[in-house]
Amino acid sequence: MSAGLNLAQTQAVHHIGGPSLVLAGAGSGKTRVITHKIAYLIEKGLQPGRIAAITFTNKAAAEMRERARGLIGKAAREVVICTFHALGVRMVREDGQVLGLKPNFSILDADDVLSILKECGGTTDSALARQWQWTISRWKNEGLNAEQALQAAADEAEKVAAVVMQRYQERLTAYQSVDFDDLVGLPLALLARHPQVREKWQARFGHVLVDEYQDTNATQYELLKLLVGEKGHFTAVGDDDQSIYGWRGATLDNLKKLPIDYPALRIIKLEQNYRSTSAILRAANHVIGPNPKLFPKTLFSELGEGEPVRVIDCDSEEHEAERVVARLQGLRASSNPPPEWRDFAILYRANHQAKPLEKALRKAQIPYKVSGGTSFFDRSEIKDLCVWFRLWSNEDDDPAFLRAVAAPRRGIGHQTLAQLGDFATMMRSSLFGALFNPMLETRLSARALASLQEFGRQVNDLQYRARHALGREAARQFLQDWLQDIGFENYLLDHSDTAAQATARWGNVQEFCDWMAQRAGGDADPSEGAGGLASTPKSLLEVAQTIALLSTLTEQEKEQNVVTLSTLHAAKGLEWPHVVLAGVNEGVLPFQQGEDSPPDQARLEEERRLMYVGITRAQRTLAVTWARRRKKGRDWVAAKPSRFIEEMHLSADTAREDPRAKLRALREEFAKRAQTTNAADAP
DNA sequence: AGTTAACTCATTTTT
DNA sequence: TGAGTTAACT
Repeated sequence: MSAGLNLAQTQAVHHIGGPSLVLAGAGSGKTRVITHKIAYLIEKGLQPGRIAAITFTNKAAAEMRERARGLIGKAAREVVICTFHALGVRMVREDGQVLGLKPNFSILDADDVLSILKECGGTTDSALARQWQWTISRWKNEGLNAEQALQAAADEAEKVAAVVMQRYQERLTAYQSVDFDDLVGLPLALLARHPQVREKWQARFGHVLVDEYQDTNATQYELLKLLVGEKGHFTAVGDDDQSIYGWRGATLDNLKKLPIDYPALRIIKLEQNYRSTSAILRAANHVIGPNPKLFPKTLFSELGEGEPVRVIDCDSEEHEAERVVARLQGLRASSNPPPEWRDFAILYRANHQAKPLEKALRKAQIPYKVSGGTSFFDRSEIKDLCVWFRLWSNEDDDPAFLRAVAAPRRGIGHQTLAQLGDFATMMRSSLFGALFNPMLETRLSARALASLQEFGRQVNDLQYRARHALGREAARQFLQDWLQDIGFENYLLDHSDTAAQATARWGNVQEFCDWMAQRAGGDADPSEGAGGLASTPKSLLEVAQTIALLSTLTEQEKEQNVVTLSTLHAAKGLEWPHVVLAGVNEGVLPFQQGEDSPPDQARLEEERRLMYVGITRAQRTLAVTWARRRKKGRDWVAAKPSRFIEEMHLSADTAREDPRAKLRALREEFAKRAQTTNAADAP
C-alpha cells in the first residue's frame, strides 16, 4: 500500500495506533497521504464505514472520494468522506431530538438569516444586519450562546447584537431551523451534554482524518476532540503556512493545542514538494520566511530550477490586464507543445480585480471562467423551488412559506401576510399551521382567506405526491407536474428582463429537475450529505434535504479548456502549470483598510500566507504583476509594489538575461514613456 | 405593484 | 467608477 510514497508520507500513513499531525507543505502530497491512509486502515482490518475523512469543501470531499476509489475501489463508497457541516447534519438529524429539534429541521442559508436578523433587530439596514450576522457567527464559532455573548459583548453595538441573537435563536427554534454555524455547534452540544450519544458516535468511528486542519475553528476543534475520545485515533493534516481563514474564525491555536491535549501526538512533516520548480519554491520560502514558525519546515523540490519568476510592472490596472493577456499568448506561442488554456490561472486578492482582466481576455477572445460567482443554488429561480421542499419537510419553516407563497404570484399581498403573521404569532403557530385554523376567518377577507387556503391545499397535495414519487421516472414526472401546477414557466417569462434571460433561467430549472430526478433514482454521488449509505432510491424530500450544503450541482467541476480567474482564497488546494498573480500592490495584497490603518501584525502574517498560497499554486511558471497607479473611487492614486515582491528575493533571478527579455524591456520602456506622458495629463 | 431616480459603498467566503 | 439597494413616484 505504500507504493510510490516517500519516507515521510509512509510514516504518516503507517501511524495508526494513536493521534498524528501531518504538516503537509504545499504540494507535498497530502491528499495522497489521506487516501493511502484510508486504504492502509482498511488493509489493517478497519471497516471502511468506520473511517471518516473530513474536509472543508464538497469539492475536496468529491476529489478525495474519487482518489480513494482509485485505490480501494467500491469500498470507497462506505467510507464517510464529507465536510464538517455534512457530518454535523447527519449527527443532528439522527440525534437532535434530545436538543428539541425535529429530524426534518431546515437549514437556513445566509439570505434567510439576514432577513430574520432584520426582523429581530427591527431594522431594514442590511449593513447593520450583516454586522450582526458576522458577530453572531463569530460568537457561535467560539462556542458562545446568546447569554454568554451578552456577557462577552465588548461595546454597545455588540450588546445590541447579543440581544438580537437571543431573539434570533428563539426564531430558529420556532422555525425548527438551524444556520450553518449550528451544524458544528449543535453536534458539539450533542456530544458534550449527552454521554450516551457521545459514546455512540465515538464507537462509530475507528479513525478520523481531517483535511486542511489549519482551517478549523474553536468549535470544530472541540467537536473533533469529542468525536475521537481519549484514545485520539485521528490524523490531522494541514499546513500552518496556508492558514488564510482567520477572518472566518479559523485559529492556529488548534495546531498549538494539539501536542498539549494529546501528549502521544506523532508529528510528521512532509517537506518534499512535487508540484513546483525550485525557482518558484524559493520565492515561496522567502516570502513565508519572515512569519514566526510554529513548526519550522523547509520545502524542497527535485523538479529542477525552471523558469525564473517574473515581475511585471504596469502602468494601470487596464495595462496590467493587457500585459497578463500578452503573457498568456506569449507562453502559448513560445512553448512546445503549447499549453492549453486550462493550464493558466490568474489569481488576485479581491473579486473586483477580475473585471479589467475579464475585459482584456474577452477582447483577446481567450476563453475563461471566473471561479466563485453566484452558486447554482443561490440563483433566485432555484431558491424559489427549493423552499417548497423545505416547506414539505418542515411546515414550521416560515421563511420557506413566505418565499413559496410569493414566488409565482398568487394575489396574496403584504397586507394579507402581515395579518396571517399576527394571527400565527398570537396562536403560537407557524404560518402554515395557522392557515386552516377556523379563527382565521375573523381576521381576513373571504377572498384573501380563500387564496391562502388554496395555496395551503396545493402545498399539501404536492407534498403527498412528492413523497410517493419514488424512482427516477416517477420523480421526473412529479417535478414536471409540479412546475406545471404552480405555473412556474410563465412566472419566469413574466419576471425576467429579457427573453434570453427567461430561457436561461428555465434551463437552470430543468437542470435542477434532472439532477433531483437522478438523485431520487439512487444515482447519488455519496460524497455529500449522507455519505456512505447511498444507492437506495430516495424520496425527493430526502434528496432535497442535502442541497442546503451544496453550491454546485456536480462537485466535479467540468473540465473546460479555459483560463481560470480566481481569488487567492478560492485557489487554495488547486494548481496550474502557469500562474499569474495580479495586482500585487502594497495595500492590495497586504490588504490595507484605509490609508491610516495600523499595520496589524497578525493581519500581515495572514496576508503573507495568502501570498505564499498564491505562489505555491504554480507548477512551472509564475509571474507577479503590479500597477503604478490604481483607481480609487473616482480618482487615480499612485501605487507601490507589494512588499512581498521584495521579499521574494528575485534579484538574482531577474538579473539573469534571456535574449528576448532585452527586446521586451526596450519595448516596455517605450510603452512606459508613452503612458507616463498620458499620466502626466491626468491630475 | 412596478418603475425610475437618487444614493451609498466598495476584503477574503465555504458551508 | 458602477453595481446594487432603497425611497419615492406613477
